[in-house]
Amino acid sequence: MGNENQSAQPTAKRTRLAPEVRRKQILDAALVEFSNLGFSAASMSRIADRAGMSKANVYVHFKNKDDMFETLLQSLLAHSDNNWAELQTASCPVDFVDRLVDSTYAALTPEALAIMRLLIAEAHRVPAVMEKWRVANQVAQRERQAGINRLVDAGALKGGPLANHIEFAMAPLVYVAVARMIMGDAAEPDVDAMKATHRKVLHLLLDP
Amino acid sequence: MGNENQSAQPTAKRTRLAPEVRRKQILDAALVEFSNLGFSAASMSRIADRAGMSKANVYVHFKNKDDMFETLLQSLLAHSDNNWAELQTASCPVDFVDRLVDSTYAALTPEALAIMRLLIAEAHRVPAVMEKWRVANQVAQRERQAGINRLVDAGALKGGPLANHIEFAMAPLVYVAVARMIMGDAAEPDVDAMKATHRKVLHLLLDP
Amino acid sequence: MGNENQSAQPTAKRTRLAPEVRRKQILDAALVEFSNLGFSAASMSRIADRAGMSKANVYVHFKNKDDMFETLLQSLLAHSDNNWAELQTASCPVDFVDRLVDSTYAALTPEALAIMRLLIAEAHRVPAVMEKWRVANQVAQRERQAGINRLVDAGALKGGPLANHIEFAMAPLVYVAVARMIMGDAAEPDVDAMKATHRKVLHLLLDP
Amino acid sequence: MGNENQSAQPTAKRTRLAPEVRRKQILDAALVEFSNLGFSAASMSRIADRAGMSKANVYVHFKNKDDMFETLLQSLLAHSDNNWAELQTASCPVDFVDRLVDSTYAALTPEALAIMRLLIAEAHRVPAVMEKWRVANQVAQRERQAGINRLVDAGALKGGPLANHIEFAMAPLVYVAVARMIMGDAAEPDVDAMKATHRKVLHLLLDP
DNA sequence: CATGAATGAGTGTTCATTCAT
DNA sequence: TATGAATGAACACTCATTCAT
Repeated sequence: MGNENQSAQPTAKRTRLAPEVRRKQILDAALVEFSNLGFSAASMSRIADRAGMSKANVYVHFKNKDDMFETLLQSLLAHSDNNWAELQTASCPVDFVDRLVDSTYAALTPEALAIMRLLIAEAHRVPAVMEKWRVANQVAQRERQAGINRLVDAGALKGGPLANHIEFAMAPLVYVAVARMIMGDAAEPDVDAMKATHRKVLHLLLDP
Repeated sequence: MGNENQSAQPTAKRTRLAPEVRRKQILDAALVEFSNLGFSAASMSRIADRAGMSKANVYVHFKNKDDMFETLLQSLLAHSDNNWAELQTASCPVDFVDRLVDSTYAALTPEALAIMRLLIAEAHRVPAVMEKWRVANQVAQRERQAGINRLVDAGALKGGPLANHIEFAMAPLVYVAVARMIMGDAAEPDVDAMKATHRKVLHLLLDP
Repeated sequence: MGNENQSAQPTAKRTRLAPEVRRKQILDAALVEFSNLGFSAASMSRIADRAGMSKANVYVHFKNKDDMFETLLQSLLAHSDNNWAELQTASCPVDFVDRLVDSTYAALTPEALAIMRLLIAEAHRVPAVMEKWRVANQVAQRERQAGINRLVDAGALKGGPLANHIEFAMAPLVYVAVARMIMGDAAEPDVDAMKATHRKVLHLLLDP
Repeated sequence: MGNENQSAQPTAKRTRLAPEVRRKQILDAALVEFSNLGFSAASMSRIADRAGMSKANVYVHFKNKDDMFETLLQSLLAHSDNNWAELQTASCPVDFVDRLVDSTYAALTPEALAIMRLLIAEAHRVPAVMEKWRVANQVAQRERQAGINRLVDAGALKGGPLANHIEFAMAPLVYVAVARMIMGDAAEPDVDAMKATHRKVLHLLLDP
């Protein structure tokens, strides 16, 4: 829609752009291709086509397919407290659980799921990236936990095993994500039931 | 000629076997190949080699790569109350939660994880298989839930949202599985913590 | 002429032939391609075309370009007491030198030169082949030397440094070969002069 | 971007130099590349890298790869009474043969051999250059021959077919060069034998 | 049932070269 | 003069699949 790529105008040959622009174009195309098809089935030709440039130019900006994939995952994971399992512990004390549940389940968009799928399928290709992400995640988790602890101390939440391990309290999100990845729309009834129970259990164990 | 095939048996050419035997050989080989490499990176040649027969003979028994993959997943999922999320609700009343936790976490072997990964990555290729499996799973879940209900009625377990939705109660298993798929061995500390909290919460909410 | 390769009949698809036949066809094509262009500039596609088969089929019969090249050189050198520096010490005692000179210079055909050039340019790619050939050549040289020694003992040739080292006596052949490789037809006057002097010197030092 | 260039100087961008300097830099790099890899396998990118400038700048100074190669050979052959078969007929009368033999065999350095190999493999690409060189060589040969003739007239050397055709007398050098090109170090025993016989024969036929 | 031979369509990657600045 | 960005054409090689036996 907004982008005029594909095969519209056969004119305008050899448009010269800044490397960051080209890299962005390529990574955008790569995201679509990789998350649709996985690493192996993705094709450098198709990525170049989608990015609206010659295959050879792709190789000017990325050393090879692996390099491109690594860069892509790197950048996806860098901007993703939101994309995957965003347990953003917002401020307000009342309705905390409801807001938590709603926002986290809303984050499971098709795009986020596609990226999670890619991660699961191909993480082994980019161990360095994953390790970096793991460490970053650990830090984020600690911060989230600290936020929860503060709420507990303030009497806004009840203490207990769930409050002590907020990552565990949100684990059903992963179940739901995987259910959708595997079952698609057919998972929705299951997902709704899960979400309802999740809300109920969190209220039960966290509401003061 | 130029390529060396068959590493194992240099003798025994053109052994004629029953179709079911051959199909079994092929599917065994296919399981290894697909779960190691995913659908696209898997190679029919390598599968044939591993199965100890010619590529052409593979095509006598399976129409094509997709057909083979579908058949494989079909058969994997048919024998898999065990393979994936086996929440076998054994009989004994005492220590129920401990047994449940230990047996389900023990089921997350590397092989089971490889198959789960395959499922997540490639389920979209075989929607018919997945639908069938979903229905079968629904039945199995109802049975498990009925088992739990009976235990609750018998006073062996406490009622409540978790007992009413045992699938939800086991959702953290999926989190653990995914963590291992993505992080490999680096996930173990997280996994241990998860398992411990899981046990604690189940005791808290299910022990009478 | 005799072979109907190239692009004559678009019919007759999938002709199935014995592997030795195909390998022969490929090596014939490869000889032309490699000796015309050298290893790097030679193209597998063109070799396949010239051999009248698909590129993929070439790879059924040879593992890769290097394998093909090695096989080609191997087979060329195996049948080449004639091709390169054939110092066949024929039987007759009279006119020995004249026959020797004429036959060896006649062996420097354009084809033989093309192969020599290939050898010089690309020998480093196939050290194993070259070592094998070196050993075989050593044996052949000893036999030739023994033949000469017998002639000397029989009084048919005069002894001396040349008779003791017949390889050296024929070294000017290599000069002539290289001159032709570098200068082409323009080398002919030089070649004629060389040949004449060569004959003169051999008569001078070998005739009894 | 994706590719790392320039291993040496990370600084000093866009240094502007006189054309002759740049051409020299390029030809130096080209000599290494071409004599290591031959014409086809040589890469303009690598030459540019080695010359410490951009690929595009190479094309400012040379029309294309062929042009560059032609220029390179031109310049190599221009300064090469030394490089290839330098039969420098030094002045002193005594030990003439020994000096001749030693100096000419010493000239067969690995570098000289690499250039000879290049010449043999790729001479056909630059017929004009070769023709020019041939003519120049003819002149040089005549001069060498005249020098020999003077020595003969002075009684410092014996007359005869070898003295009349000094080019022929040095032909075994080419044999030795080719042997080394093909066999590498394994040629050394052969080379030593050749050199010894060569010396012996020259003494025999030239010493007065 | 079983196979070796064969292929068209594709893969990722590199090349010599040109354009815009 | 000098360069980074860009490209069409080619590269060696592999793939899933089919045919002839």
